[in-house]
Amino acid sequence: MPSAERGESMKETFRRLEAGRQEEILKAAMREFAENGYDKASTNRIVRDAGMSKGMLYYYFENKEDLFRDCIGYALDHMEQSLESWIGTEREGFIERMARIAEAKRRYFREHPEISGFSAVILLSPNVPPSFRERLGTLMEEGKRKMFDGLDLSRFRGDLPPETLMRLVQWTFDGYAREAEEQMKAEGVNFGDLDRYWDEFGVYLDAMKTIYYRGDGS
Amino acid sequence: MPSAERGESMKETFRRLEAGRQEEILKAAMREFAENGYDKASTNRIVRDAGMSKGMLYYYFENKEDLFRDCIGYALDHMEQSLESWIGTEREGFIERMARIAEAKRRYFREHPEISGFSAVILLSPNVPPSFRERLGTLMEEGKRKMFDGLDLSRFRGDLPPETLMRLVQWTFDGYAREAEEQMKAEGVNFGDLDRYWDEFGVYLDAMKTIYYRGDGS
DNA sequence: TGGCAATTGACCACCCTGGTCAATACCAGT
DNA sequence: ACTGGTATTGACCAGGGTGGTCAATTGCCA
Repeated sequence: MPSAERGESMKETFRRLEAGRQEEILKAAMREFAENGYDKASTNRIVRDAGMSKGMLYYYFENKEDLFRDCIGYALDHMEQSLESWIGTEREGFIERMARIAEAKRRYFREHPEISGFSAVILLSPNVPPSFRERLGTLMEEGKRKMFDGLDLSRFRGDLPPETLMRLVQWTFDGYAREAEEQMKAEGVNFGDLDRYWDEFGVYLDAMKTIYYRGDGS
Repeated sequence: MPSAERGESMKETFRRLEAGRQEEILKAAMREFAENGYDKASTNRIVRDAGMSKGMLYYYFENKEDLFRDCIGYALDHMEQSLESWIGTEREGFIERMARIAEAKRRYFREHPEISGFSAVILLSPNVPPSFRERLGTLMEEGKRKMFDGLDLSRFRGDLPPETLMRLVQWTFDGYAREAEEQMKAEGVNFGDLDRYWDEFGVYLDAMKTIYYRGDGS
């Protein structure tokens, strides 16, 4: 695999920095980009949030766009690396698979909120180099493949095509995630509530199994 | 009902304007507010989009916040008025009810995209007068009431509580709407595609009825 | 013609933008 | 103690956008 070395394209001045400090800076930038998009993101706010002077930013990066590109590279590296450990592609029903993915997403969001928020911006922004677009494309394909690989479709009720049922299940999970997200945004952003919210979902998980799977062991 | 007269609080100069022109101006403003939020919305862009000079804006409105408030008032008036004609509360199953609501939402979104987009901003913005917040609150309560009034819950399968099933159905619809929205945003914003997307949903509607309703006429 | 309403856009002070740079502070090697 | 390179600062720049003002003009009707 000819994957690029981590931080290959960054300026030496930035690479010389302690890894932890690098992350802090990139996180501050990703937060700003996620909140305001590329154009409206302010380098001044970034330096303030990262606790450094204006000069340092342009000592570490050529310009705003260079910083943006480094953020994308960092986010992609991290997501690619994480995807592998996400889902062991075990033989299981689709609902169980979706539940495991939802849990993995939740954990990733809590542990890496900056990357989670920033990843949405990458797609929308016009100034993303094609190479990054490609990497993101394959990343998403890989994700979808892992989502459907090695599923036990025989658990589904037999009177409707599994493809139809899977889309319905997926929409249900998405709709639930959307509601949880809104709830979290409306009240404080305490991550503990997210967990409680997820716990409550157990009831609905069971209901879905009753509804979508066959009742007997045939 | 001591509901306020339409346009009661607006400046006379603006009220003297032809109704159609009033709408054009408010729509331009709502578009800008929806896209950028209150703070980052630009009065310059609004006047350009509305095809008028800077001076006129401040001839019609006291200041930016006044304009914002008038937008909210207009949007609330319109939504309150529309809600009544939305759903005739007929005796029907929950899935049919949700399908009708989704269709009504879709039509409203196509015919009044500015209000649809702007309504989301109202909740988030800090400078919304409490009276408006209250009106929005009752509006949403009314909406929820109409959503569940006069339902025929006996169509649901009997082995799970209807409340559980209803939430699952709601999430499914939300998830689907979310996917359609994203699809529309990713490609061009041609509203025709939205309709085609909805037509395809017929298959899934039938599937949901098979899954959530009782099979026989018992 | 006068008088009032409608309309314009140049103009204001202010703030923020991305980016620069001369001036330092730091520190290892000699 | 001196040197030389690296790290770091923040004042500063021109440019552009901000919400808002206002003297001047136009249009219209009595």
